[in-house]
Amino acid sequence: MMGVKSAYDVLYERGFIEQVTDEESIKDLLEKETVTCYIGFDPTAASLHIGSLVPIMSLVHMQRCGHKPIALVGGGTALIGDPSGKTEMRRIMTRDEINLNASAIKQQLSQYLDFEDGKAILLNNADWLSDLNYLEFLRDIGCCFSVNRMLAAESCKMRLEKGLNFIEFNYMLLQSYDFYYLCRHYGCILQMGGNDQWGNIVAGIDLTRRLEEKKTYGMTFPLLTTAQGHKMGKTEKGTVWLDAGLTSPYDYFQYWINTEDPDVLKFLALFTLLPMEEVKEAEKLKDSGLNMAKTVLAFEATVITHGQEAAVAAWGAAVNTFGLKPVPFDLFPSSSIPRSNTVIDISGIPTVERNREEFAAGLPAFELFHSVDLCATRSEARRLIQQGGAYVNDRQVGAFDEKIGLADIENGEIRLRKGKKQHITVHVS
RNA sequence: GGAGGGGUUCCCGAGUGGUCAAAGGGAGCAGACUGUAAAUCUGACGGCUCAGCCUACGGAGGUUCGAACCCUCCCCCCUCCA
Repeated sequence: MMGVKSAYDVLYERGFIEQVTDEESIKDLLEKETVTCYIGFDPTAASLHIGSLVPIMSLVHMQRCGHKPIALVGGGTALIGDPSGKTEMRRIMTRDEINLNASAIKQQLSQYLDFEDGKAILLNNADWLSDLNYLEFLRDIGCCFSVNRMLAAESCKMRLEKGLNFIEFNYMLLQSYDFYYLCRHYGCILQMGGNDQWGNIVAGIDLTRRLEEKKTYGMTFPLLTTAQGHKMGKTEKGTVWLDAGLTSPYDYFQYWINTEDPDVLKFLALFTLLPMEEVKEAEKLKDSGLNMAKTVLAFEATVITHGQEAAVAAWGAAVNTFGLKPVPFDLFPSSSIPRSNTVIDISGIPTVERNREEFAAGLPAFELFHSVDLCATRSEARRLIQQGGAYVNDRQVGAFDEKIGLADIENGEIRLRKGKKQHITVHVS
């Protein structure tokens, strides 16, 4: 029996930690005290996406280890826009847009964190930033910042080449102020974030020390890219959102199961809650055997975001269309993935509803593929069919205008496929 | 405010009066090979009522038989100077 792991150990062994400001002290604190920590989330969209999952999971681990996470929705800072790590300024958003997004994101975060009884806190920095008085802010806060140092910051450099305007340049002060505010009012002493936030975090620590004479800490996470060098959470279809309405659980599952080989272990550690001992076991898998680890990764990740039921449905759909091998009981024993393929729920396959009349006269295949959203345009559908990538009930479509009619309906449905991976079932009633 | 440089299809980036839906690369799509991986190779890659037509080269006008390319005005970005 090994000793109880501290939050630091957990985060460290799972690959969350890129940099920390004072390793020894942080380790110590996380072992001995209940630490209040915070991470900011930008409400620049109505949903968070996979890119925010590392921070979210870090808070989950903090909470599981008995610490108190603050999830801060940046309703105020989003009005400004963080220049860190970006090559150009982003669109200035309206207050209404941001408020709308902020409340959606609040909702979403409760999926991962337990906000009951103050075990975690959800805040919006618009609540205190909106009321700041410019002159006072400049005098009290602005004086603590050295422009020389800000310009030297790595996060600034990229923008210095392309241009950086004053509004964005101010972002660091606001984020620093957040940290100070949270420290003062909520006893928050640790700020975490992606590694591109290092500059902002360190600035916040400095500010808090000056204003509160309190020592605070910072921790950053690696900025993940896939082994291919792609940003996490971006695919052909665009961003992989955490919202089921934006990215279906099935697509979410598919995103994870398509993980590249070299990323599997890393992702299991970061994006599932499986014990590390089990994750390490997966090292022994190789070649196609890795696919089982990918299945478990996809399943567990989907459970965390969409719940067990949706995960089972997505898994069932995958089993049905790709013939997954069952995962043996001794592999990832902690996983709740179904271990047998005998009873599968295939409700996870994306479907669309259609009326029988539409098929009475026969519908040209390219129109069907387009109307069902498998192809963005009719031209694309023609191209797809002409290149032999379109299938109706597993039969390759020969001509782009081949008529799909009543004869193609099997058990009340028509199965459409684009290439190898994209399936849609048309329910005809 | 002054001087200069620039805005091209999803992105980067060539083109500088017709043969330009616009080179090249990347991304994404399909095919082959595979393990729903990677790498590699092949093909297509603005839209449509698809051998034709329509829309596109920051915006609005103009010159011309004809403009992404020339002229005018406007907008935006960058650099240097103030």
